[in-house]
Amino acid sequence: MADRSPILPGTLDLLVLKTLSVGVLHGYGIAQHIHRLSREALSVEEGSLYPVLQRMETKGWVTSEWKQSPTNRQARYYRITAAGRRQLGAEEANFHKSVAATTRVLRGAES
Amino acid sequence: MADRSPILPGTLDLLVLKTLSVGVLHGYGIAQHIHRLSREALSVEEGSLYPVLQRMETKGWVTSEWKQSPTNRQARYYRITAAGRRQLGAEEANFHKSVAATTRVLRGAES
DNA sequence: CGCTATACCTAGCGTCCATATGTATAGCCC
DNA sequence: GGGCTATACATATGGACGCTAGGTATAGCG
Repeated sequence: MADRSPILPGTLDLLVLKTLSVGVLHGYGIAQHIHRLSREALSVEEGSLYPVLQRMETKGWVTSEWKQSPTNRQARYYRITAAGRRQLGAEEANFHKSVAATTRVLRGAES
Repeated sequence: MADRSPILPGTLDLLVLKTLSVGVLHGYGIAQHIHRLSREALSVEEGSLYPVLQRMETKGWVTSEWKQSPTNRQARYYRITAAGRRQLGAEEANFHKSVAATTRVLRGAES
């Protein structure tokens, strides 16, 4: 039953950091951004997103601040840090490298 | 160690099935094939490989048979089944779709 | 006043892969 | 014949990760 395609395991940090590299957003907005940019292919579940945002704050990759949202509700806005940008760069490079390697196997280079 | 880059989580089944779609191989040979085709970028650990082969046999995606290897040792050779090929097709399509979606987010289509 | 969309949070669970370890044999070199 | 490496299989343990399922709360709308 696993064939609804959620995000690729291991790429959630990457997607979130990339989203925050564009601007300051709250959690709900991050999920929407990823959903929209992926043309509805990727859905970030809230039960995955909020814990990951907390982990990233603990690691110093993002900072957060409560603010009023455009819809007049309190929301926690996240901002990426310098360390977060370094992490983003490393994860992005690694992702492309791993995808390329996997693709080589799938193409069956030899034969 | 020089190429310390694990496989993308969730792609191990896919890599193994793809490898077996080319021919009958034993576990050790599967790991070597993936390592070589990926140009040493991907290393399949034995502690990951053997359990996954057992799981795939339980699911009916592969069958196995003890045989003599070219080096005169007993080895368990794996053969992909029709169900395994269907699974391979589904996982391969899903992988490409997910990578494309993730790449769209990373390219940051909007500003 | 109920409904929907927005917004955040946590507990619990299953899946997945790596680490570490153990077993065993073939072939080679000295 | 003793040691070494490569080949070959197996499991136990543990951590990381993301999803399911639930809960809380408010703004805006009809």
